Amino acid sequence: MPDALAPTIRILIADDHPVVRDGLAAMLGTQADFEVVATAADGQQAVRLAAELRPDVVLLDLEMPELDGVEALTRLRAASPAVRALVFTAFDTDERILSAVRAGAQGYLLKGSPRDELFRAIRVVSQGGSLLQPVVASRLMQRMARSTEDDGPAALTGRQVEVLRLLAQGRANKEIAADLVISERTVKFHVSAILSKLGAGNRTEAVRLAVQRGLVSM
Amino acid sequence: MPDALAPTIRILIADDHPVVRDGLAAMLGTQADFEVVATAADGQQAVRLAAELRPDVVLLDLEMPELDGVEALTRLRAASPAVRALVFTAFDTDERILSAVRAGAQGYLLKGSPRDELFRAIRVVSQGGSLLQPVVASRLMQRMARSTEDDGPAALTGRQVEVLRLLAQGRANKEIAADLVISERTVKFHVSAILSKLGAGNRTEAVRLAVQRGLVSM
DNA sequence: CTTGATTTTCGCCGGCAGGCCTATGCGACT
DNA sequence: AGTCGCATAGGCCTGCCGGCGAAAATCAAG
Repeated sequence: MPDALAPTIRILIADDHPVVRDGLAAMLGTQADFEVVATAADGQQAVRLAAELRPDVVLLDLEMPELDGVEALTRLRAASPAVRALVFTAFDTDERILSAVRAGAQGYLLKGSPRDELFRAIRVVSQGGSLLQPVVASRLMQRMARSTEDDGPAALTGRQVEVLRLLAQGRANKEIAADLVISERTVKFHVSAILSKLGAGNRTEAVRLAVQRGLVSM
Repeated sequence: MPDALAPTIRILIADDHPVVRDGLAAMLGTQADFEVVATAADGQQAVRLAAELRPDVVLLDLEMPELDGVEALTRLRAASPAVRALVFTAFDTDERILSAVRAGAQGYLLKGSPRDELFRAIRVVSQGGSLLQPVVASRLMQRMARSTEDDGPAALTGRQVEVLRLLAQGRANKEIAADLVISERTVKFHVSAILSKLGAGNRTEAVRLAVQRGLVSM
């Protein structure tokens, strides 16, 4: 590849696994037009290094210590708008993909993607394009299709999310009421609303759906 | 290192992520006494290649398609007893560690371990030693301490695990009864046993605990 | 200030969940 | 043969869950 057209793509790698960092560095090193300028082990490092080195593309894992991937992505793009982000993660829940794209990711690749796909994605993204894996794209489509406008079906209110979290802990209505300092009857109301919005038949199913959709974690 | 004492350690890598495979290969390639003889993308390949190539050490991820890591490990050690297995995974739930060790793993390392630790582990394991990460070891200790003899507190029977899986789906007793073709009353019996063994106060908490301990997944 | 959405609360009530006691086949181990 | 663990199942009973209808308080927007 001629230098004039492709003056090497400068890449920053952010992943908390040393193996993945080194693996990506080694893998990307085989491509003449790629140059790994730095690696970060957590979100804070990633944001700092991106602002400092101004890479063309940031390869970003979503699961990172210190600073969550989505949060890191938000700050990174705020501080360095020119930098293009390619999320590279093992997770494929709807909500995670959606939040990553909302936070300004140009691409979303799953770990486990073949070499070539990764290389292609980096080149596409560096040139200003955006790329989602077929699997990822279809999930996103489903999501979009389900929402007429913007919020979607699972637009839980703040209070409902609070209740949902305690629900996921396996707490009883009475306990939740005590925790939130509200009446048990109110808790029941919120639980009903949650069941309805998530399309669940009971609290346990609601927790399952919520976890699957990335609304809460365990 | 003298050849007589260390005639290169022959290594087989099994991981479904291309990045991790290449990363490990590249990383291990920097060490003079290591030789990566092959890489496998799933459990079946791993078992086959191990039997064929007789490596000294198998680096094994637990999350793999086609054949689960633990299952692969069991078959691998049955077919090739001389091969020593080093589990290298992102998961750190008690049950997974325990089942891996039970299946015959000589070592258990978490992805995210620094280079040197991985190198050291491979050398130790290849020489017949066994090695657990401090984090992993302490978890295992807790587990052992909790069990007077061998089975532990959460020794669920086969039927109970079946019920637990459906429980985790959010199914009602009546539905579970229909699924398993038994009476609702019997389902209640199993659920009670599960609650008691897991130390849960209700089914939702049981699911949470089960997921946390790696007994079931979502 | 009025309108409308959200959050909070109440009572009533049918149904499911889960504890307790008991009992019967079945296979494994002694 | 006896024993032990497991799966199955019944009845009884308390309490929690979740749906239905109604309404007051809060707050952002018109």
